[in-house]
Amino acid sequence: MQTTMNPKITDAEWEIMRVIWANEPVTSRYVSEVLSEKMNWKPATSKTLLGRLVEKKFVSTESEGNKFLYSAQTTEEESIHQITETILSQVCDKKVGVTIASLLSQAVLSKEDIRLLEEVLQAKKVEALEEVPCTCVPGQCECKR
Amino acid sequence: MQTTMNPKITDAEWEIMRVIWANEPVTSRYVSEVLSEKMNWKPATSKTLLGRLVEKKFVSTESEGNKFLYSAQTTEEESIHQITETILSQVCDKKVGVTIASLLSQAVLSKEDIRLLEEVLQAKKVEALEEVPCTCVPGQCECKR
DNA sequence: AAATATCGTTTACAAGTGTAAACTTTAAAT
DNA sequence: ATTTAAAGTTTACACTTGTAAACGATATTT
Repeated sequence: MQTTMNPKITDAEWEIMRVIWANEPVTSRYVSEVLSEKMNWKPATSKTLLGRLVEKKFVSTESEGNKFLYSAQTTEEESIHQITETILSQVCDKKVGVTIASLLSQAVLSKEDIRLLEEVLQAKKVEALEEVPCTCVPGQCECKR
Repeated sequence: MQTTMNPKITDAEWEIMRVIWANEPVTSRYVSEVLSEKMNWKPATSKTLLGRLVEKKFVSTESEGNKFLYSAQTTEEESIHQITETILSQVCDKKVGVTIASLLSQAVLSKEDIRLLEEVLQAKKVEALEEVPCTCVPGQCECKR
């Protein structure tokens, strides 16, 4: 809306970012090749998206001679954190637990993943509350009733 | 794009859905009141959004005399499932574990939540793989290298 | 040097979103 | 019965997103 809005990585842009994250720094040609395969995008599409990502400052360029090399200005972790944060902000704080539980059940995990998760969970235990307070506006969850 | 595209609940629409889920069935007036508070929306905005949700079949109406009562056609759980699924599809399968771990660390949880999570995790253990196979297109993750 | 391929930039354009005013019909208040 | 208020519907409008062609500047090939 305003001038000072923090932009988001859109779905299509996310496809581009993944190629960058995995191969940084990359040429537009490489990005283009990977995604013409997966997404059936014409080179022009990858170019547009790359351009937008540069505008949004999620990607930077360094000119290598006459061409460009593209690099990410955010890590994949940070970006994933962004989206997960968005999700968590969309449900009542009280429901965050079950939400993660549902996410968990739908995931395919390795033994190593489980180990990691158990560890994190163990750490969480220390700071676990008796009850998570609801911070919803009245009318947007069942808590206040 | 086409006629047979499954629509998504947008951010603004999500605000509406939460009010519906929490108070089903509701009048547009009630929705409007809740969100004029939280979002500073004019009644017209809530009306438009409600209309779009009905179009998209996420909300149904039953006329109560002359006015309408709005009800959800999807549960909150299903809808949350949708978004989480989207997230998981945006990272390499191998990274789903760490992604959830990160989500977990950023959450505020209750002891009861932890208990539930531990339980789910325990169940997951049974079907845990030695290694999660990567299904990414070459070029979109670091696995193939 | 001329022809051609390539890269980045500009322009395009329909559909989706956020936000809301205007209008129409119907109900409630006087 | 009129006036007024409220609910739903239509129209609006700028910005974003997905998808790409057209164009201009280089670089590469012949």
